[in-house]
Amino acid sequence: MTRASRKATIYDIARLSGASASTVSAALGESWRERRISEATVETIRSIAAAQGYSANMQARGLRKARSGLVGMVIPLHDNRFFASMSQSFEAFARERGLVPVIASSMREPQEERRIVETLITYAVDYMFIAGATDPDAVSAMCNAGKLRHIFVDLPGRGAPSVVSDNYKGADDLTRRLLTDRPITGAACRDRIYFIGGDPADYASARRIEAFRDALTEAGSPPGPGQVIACGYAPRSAMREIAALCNRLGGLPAGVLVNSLTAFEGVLGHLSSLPLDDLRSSVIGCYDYDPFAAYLQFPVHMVRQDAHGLIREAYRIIDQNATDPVLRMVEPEQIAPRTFYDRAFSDQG
Amino acid sequence: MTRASRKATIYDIARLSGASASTVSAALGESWRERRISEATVETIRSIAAAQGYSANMQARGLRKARSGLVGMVIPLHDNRFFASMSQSFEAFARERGLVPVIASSMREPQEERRIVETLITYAVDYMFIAGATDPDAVSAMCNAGKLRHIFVDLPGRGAPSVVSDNYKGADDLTRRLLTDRPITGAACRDRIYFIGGDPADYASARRIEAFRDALTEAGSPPGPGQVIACGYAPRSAMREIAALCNRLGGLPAGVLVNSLTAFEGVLGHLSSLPLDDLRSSVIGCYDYDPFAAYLQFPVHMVRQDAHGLIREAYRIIDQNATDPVLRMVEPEQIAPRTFYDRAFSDQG
DNA sequence: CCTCAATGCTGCATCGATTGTGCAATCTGT
DNA sequence: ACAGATTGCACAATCGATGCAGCATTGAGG
Repeated sequence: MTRASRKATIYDIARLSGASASTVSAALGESWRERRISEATVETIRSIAAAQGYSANMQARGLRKARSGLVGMVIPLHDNRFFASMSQSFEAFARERGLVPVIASSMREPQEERRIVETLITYAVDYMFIAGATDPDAVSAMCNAGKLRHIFVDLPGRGAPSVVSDNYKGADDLTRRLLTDRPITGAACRDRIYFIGGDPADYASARRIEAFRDALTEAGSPPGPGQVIACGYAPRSAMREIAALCNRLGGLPAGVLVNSLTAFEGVLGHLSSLPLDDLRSSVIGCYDYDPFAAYLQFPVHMVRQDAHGLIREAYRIIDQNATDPVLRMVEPEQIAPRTFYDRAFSDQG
Repeated sequence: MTRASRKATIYDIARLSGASASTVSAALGESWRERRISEATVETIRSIAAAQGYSANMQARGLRKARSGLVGMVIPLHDNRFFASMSQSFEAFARERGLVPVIASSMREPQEERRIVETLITYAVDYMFIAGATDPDAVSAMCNAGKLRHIFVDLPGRGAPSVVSDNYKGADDLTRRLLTDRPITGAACRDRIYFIGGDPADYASARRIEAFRDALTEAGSPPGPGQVIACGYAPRSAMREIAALCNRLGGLPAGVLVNSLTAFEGVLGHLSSLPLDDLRSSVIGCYDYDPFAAYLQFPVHMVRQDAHGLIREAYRIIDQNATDPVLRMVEPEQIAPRTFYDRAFSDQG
């Protein structure tokens, strides 16, 4: 920098190199060839820019080009294995494309969701990934009003392309595995498998509940009232509900399908207070995978969603510049109890 | 929007309201009082703006005001409980202040680290949080060159304020708990406690190793060569190392202190292949907490770092506009085996 | 009636980069 | 040697918001 007070601009470089600002701009960018700037000039300008520690002002560039180089993503929360994996992949693919990822968490609150989308629109984000919206159509409407291209991930939207995990298949397979592991022996409540956790208003949960009901029905024992306990995602409420259930039934049911890792944290909080023998007579499944949850004192059947695959497909769609509301499914993976899943993508920590 | 083609600007609002662009700008912002715009005019302009769905262009505003309203944070990776918690808190505090958080992961690569800092400087980020840099001084230098105020979190930097977890105390307490749980009985290798995982070049790991050595020395059995196995954070390498160790010793050592959750994933991958009785004769500790890891088939002593506290303190320091390289310590918390930690801050999933 | 101050607003330059247009200078072909 | 093409660059407008300086208008005081 010539003056230590401010960052160097193209005008500084222009003055130092004797060229004009437009020549500097072209020389530092990609357009110098088509603007017929000689290679010698480009070299000179670039070396001066490097010496001055020049770096472009993205605000100015963005203002002029009406693009920001930012990609936004809304997720429910960071502190969750599945969404954290999505963030990691989202960022990796963004960088591959020279974009800067901006990830915001809505805490599943519709109000936050709207604020985030509005905010990102004011920053002229080039593209928006919506993973976990309580009201996809409203979000689509806002994005359209702001001329913001967007894509839904992990839940379908009517107004834009969507890439979702095959929740029905995942839950269907998981339920069947639980049934196989411990076939339903009688009609008593204790002999049944319970579904716990999640929010029926949430797309993913709804699909899983649907699959759960269908699988049980097909197995000859359609779920009774109270057999699906969608008590949200908070560990605390899951713990309360499983305790109440055990109390009601006079013990653990034949099986439990827990709908999320956070709910499972709560369920575990209760289960760990029970004698181990009780646990061994029950079969436990959890939608979503955690390497530690795979090695508890009792076996746990898990489902690993392909966060990386979801994001990969989403980027593939936007690379094709598609805007039709297509729906792309990505298969989750069943993980047998006591299985060490070696994470291929992000293996640091 | 008057024309559906573009977003409304202050000029559109000016035209529609009959006022000038500068009046519109003042009316929509905070400065209308000191610029003596009448309340009636403000009301008119605001209602028109609302009707047009106007929202400010942050690129233009940022260009003019030389501020962006963005706060950046570099973390090693998203897909990690500790850093994900930091992200969550970082975002919450940012929003409280009306700032937009931009979180980037470096994958612990110095090169990525630099790229990220440079990129965020070009976006005129107002403040930068550095959590996990391989070379803090280099980052400080870059930030200073770009006139970017910054703060170090989870590792100290010489060039700016720092807020770090008390890794020495955390590891000291953990080591003592392991020693108490299973006092060292002899001088044989099998009777020793091993430290596994992490990178000695990493500040946090170095402090923990230091505490581990000191605690053992004070207990009368200074660690021998090969008793500290800093094999990085990858599950795979930790798995390989623990297997090699067990092979070398002819069985599990008296105790293992694992230096991170990801390393613990790998260790667990091996331990789970051993007979349970072997495990029960050993004592296991892990730096960092995971609710599922707390309920494995064998007891695990854990340490929970206060990610929320770290971020809170960091924001407190920048709120005071401090730039001296002060060092603030935040205490981690010891978690006894089989303990259900009810996360107070982020309880969704 | 005239001065001075307060009120309410407008004009214009500015932030830094991009891009369409224009204009010398050099080169090519005849 | 001269029209026409090509090369290499400069000028100026532009993106949207901000804020300084200034200009009418109204009211108060002498």
